[in-house]
Amino acid sequence: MTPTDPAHFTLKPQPPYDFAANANFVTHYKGQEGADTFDGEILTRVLDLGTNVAKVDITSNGSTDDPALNITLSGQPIPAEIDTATRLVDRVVGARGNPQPFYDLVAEIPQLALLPETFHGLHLTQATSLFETITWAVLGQQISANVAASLRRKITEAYGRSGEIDGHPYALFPRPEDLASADIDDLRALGLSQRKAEYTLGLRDEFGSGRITEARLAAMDDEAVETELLKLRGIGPWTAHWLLIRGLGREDALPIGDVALQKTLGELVTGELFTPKELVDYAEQFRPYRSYLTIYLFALIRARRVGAV
DNA sequence: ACCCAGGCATTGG
DNA sequence: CCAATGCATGGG
Repeated sequence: MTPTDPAHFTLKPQPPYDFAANANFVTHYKGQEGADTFDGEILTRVLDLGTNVAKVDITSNGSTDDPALNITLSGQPIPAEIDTATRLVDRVVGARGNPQPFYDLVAEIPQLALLPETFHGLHLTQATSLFETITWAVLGQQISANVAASLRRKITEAYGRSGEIDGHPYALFPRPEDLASADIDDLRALGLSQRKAEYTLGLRDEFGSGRITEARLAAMDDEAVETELLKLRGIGPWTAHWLLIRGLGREDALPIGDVALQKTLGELVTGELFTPKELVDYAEQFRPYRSYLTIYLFALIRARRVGAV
């Protein structure tokens, strides 16, 4: 291997954009979640570039109204992979999109004013892999976020690739092929239920065989994507909508049936837990930007969980 | 010892 | 067609 030769570049997100708001969201206000770590200044993450992996360090070099990000890539990316890295970083930090139309809708609703105030400049940050996002969502169904994180950590340790770049240890969530040898009992031994083990292996086969690809889903409208995903065992409305937001960056999805959203939005608006129907009905006024409502509520939930708000 | 968590498929009326 | 039920584990 040649000595590490970092590549540097700049990224200009769409304003209004606040780097810390986005970095805190992806790390759940804990400084670390999954592959991402954020120390308050540098967001660090290891990316799967296809042939190689590379570490990326991201810092802010701008303001909310004129945002700029400094990107430093290290590891052994070949030139052709720099483009891939750029595209992935763009997704991870939520460079595209614009929350302003959502702010304009919220401006009419005093009970929700704290959302744009507290998280001003938060965008729709995307995961780098659809398989990871959908598997993570299945693991997280019904159970608390902490339990889901624990399951995710175990499956990463057991099956993901790991290593070190510039002294920085990393562990990547497994790709479908990394799970090739896994069977139901292996996954149950990690703490998954029988059902979740079955769903996970089913998704491994669907994504691993190429029957489902990001390119195919990306070409469909929201409704077609949902229809396609609902055919998969283990995928219901909640998971399909979460994948629309986190996996595909769509702006108008709402994870129906999410008890945390029902509780948090209900408490803000009426002081009481919303039913699933009340959540859906109330969210109507935010079309076609319901993903922002979802994300800003999750930001509040995550920040409150660690006492940051 | 409970009960609930950022759901879902299956079953029984 | 709607309501009820089991699921795994970690934190209240």
